[in-house]
Amino acid sequence: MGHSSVNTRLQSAAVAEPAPESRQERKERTRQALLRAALRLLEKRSFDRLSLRQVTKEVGIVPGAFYRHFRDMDELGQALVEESFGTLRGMIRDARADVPRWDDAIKQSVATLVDHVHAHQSHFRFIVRERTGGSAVLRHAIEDQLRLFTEELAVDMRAFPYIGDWSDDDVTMIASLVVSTVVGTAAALTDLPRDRPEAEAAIRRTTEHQLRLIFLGVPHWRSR
Amino acid sequence: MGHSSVNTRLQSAAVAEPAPESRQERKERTRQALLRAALRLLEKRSFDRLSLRQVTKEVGIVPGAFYRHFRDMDELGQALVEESFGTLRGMIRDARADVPRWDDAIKQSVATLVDHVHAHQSHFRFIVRERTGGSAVLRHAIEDQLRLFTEELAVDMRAFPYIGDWSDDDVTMIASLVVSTVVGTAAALTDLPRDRPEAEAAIRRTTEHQLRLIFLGVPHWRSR
DNA sequence: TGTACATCAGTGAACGCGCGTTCACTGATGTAC
DNA sequence: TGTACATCAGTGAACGCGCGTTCACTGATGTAC
Repeated sequence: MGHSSVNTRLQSAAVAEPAPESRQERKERTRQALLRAALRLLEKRSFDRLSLRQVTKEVGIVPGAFYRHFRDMDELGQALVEESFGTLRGMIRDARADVPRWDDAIKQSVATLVDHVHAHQSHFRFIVRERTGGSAVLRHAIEDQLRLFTEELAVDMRAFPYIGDWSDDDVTMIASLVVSTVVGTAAALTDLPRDRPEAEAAIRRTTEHQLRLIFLGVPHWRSR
Repeated sequence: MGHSSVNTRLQSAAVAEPAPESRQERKERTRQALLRAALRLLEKRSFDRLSLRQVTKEVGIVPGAFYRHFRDMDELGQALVEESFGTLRGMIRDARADVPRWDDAIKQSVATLVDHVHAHQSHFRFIVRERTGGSAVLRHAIEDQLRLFTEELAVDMRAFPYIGDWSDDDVTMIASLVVSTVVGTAAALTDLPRDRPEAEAAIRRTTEHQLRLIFLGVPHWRSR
């Protein structure tokens, strides 16, 4: 008995004309289920220890069916990298949407960061862990995305006081300093025991101060 | 035929009175061989993918013999954490040994860092990778050591101009900013393709600039 | 609208493999007398 | 110094298990006429 026959039975039993899903839509739904299952299991183990069989079992399909959706686990991992950086870019869009005053900009950006890490724990944890993880494919995919991300931040930072006149190298330098600080914060937040608000507040404050210290140096930077 | 009988034969064949190793010394030598083998294999895979059988095979003993030395792989991993942080502390000792002038202190510290990462690639890579790796035991062992290390650096930094007057929290804040910057540098260096001197020089320069920018802010920091 | 055929997501069984762990053993080293 | 016994690092075989991958299959969905 196939999965689809189950679905059909459920559909005919439903009252409210339950959407006549096409084969394509159904396939996409299983693909999404595989990605969700993987992300869920990654809360407990690293990608290295995550097996194809665990993922298919979590979804409720047979191991061989995996190959209808991905060539191997690395391909699934790459899909998760893309998805996770989509989330990260969403965060940047949110952060850009509301930047009112200058001194509070740091506080506000850090708040946005903390909120997003909370709302998308699994994506951030995945990036932080697999950035230095065992799969070279994922490591390099993440490193590439992080480099792109740093460059985008560099472009944004050109608009900041003083920095507009800096050399490209110097702007990239400060952008990557900010990125590595923020990645460190995300790492600390995602490894936090379930709900320790006071530890979280401490991390938030430290990050704010670190960014503030970095930007205090900006007016005094002399590019050589 | 046991390993020790092989050793004995080799010894009696040797000319120069080849050291009458005690049973205890021999055991210690095997333990060290296991650690060396693990570190060597960790250049190619993560600790998560490193199996007890691979390590014993690399050493040339039978899998079961592993248990004469470690309870499980995590215990071997913890020994590697201690060893790796021993290396790190050696680096700090070296760095402290020669700090002549102030402006060059950054350049010189970064040079010491780069040299040590080169000389002890496998230790640094191990720390960087397993800091966010799949084994919670190792992750927390490394996080603890890194926290200790940050506090030691904070004590050192009290001697720096201005910082002497800062609050404990603020000194820890800047120390951890320096540590996370330096960890980022170590990560970049250990993941570098074999011998790319120009990429390495770029990383070195960026790190120097980042630290310089951080310290530029120091005189203007107002603890609140 | 009805029929015959093609497509293909998911099934279920099988495979060989490397894994961690156990256990009775061997034989060199160490110790007591 | 010589002998009898204890220790214990390493052996070798066995175990059950989860793994990735393969393959012929089923039956619902899609398409051509």
